[in-house]
Amino acid sequence: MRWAELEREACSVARTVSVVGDRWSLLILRDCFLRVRRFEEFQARLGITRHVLADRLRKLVEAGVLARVAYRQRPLRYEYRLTEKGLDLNPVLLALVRWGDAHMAGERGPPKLYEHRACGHVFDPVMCCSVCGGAVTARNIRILDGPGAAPAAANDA
Amino acid sequence: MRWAELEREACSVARTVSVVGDRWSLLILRDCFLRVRRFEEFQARLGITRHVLADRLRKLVEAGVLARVAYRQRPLRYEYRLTEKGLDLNPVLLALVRWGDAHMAGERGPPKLYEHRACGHVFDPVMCCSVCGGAVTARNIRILDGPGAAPAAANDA
DNA sequence: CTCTTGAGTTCCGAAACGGAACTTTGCTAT
DNA sequence: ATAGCAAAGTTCCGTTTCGGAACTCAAGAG
Repeated sequence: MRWAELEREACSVARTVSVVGDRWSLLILRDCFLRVRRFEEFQARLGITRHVLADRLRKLVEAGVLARVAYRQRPLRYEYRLTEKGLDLNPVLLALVRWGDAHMAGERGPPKLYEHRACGHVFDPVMCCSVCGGAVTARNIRILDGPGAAPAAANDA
Repeated sequence: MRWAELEREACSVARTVSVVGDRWSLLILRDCFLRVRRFEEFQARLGITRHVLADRLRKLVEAGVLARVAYRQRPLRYEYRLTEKGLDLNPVLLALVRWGDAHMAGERGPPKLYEHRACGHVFDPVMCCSVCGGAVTARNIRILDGPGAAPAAANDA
């Protein structure tokens, strides 16, 4: 299976992975949420090759996750900003952070803390049920076929 | 930067990405949560080459996300099961699903639905604050340096 | 004794990646 | 005026990884 085929699958994980499913895209997005916007700054912070950076930025723009906006005419220069669609990836990044903090942190503790402006406290991001607000874990979920399920079933989720 | 250097960064996203930051690992994990356990079944469902599948399973086992357990002696056969550490990746997968459902779903709707056993309802997974329980979005978070932050600061998150 | 199952390994050509140099446009300091 | 610099890429090349298909190994089944 090739990259391009992924987004055609009847699986939301596969479709999302077709956009952000490589290490560089995820790290670029991490930096976007830290307000990094410019080519040179991504390149310096990430240690990614310019070639690959240009490619990933182009793909993220095509996917509608980032927008390429001119921040200066003459000489014409562009920067990359999260769109609403991109901002919506925040839970994905938070989930990655949470797992890294819990399972891969050094002895010194988590490198970043997150404060919830609404309540003013440093918090852990927790997955909750939109209906009852209770915590959701792997063991208290049941997975059902939805309306967009594959006809005969095969690849899914 | 090479793969191996990622996990040494003072960034929980980078460390997590060093484990699950490629498309196949994420799709394998998706299937794990759907109770797929065997080599042949992964291979058939994913369309991944056997070569790469063997490599990814090995790496996920090394990372402690999956466990390789014999399910039959003579002939000796192994299957792959999520460990506690692996089950803890559930929020990552849910966040990916949620974004795919919201931004990449076909017109027929989401391919899968998730029922919260605790309340019995089909729900959307929402990121919440562990302190106040309120919803967390990109715009109501403030990011602070934590105890494990890089000394002089450079790559972070 | 041949067939089938299951979990891999091997081999090869194609694609993606890492590293470094080069390009382009206009500003800035000499 | 002119040499240097900044920013955002592009080009080139050698290495690594990937996709596809065939092969291996062990044991039970017909």
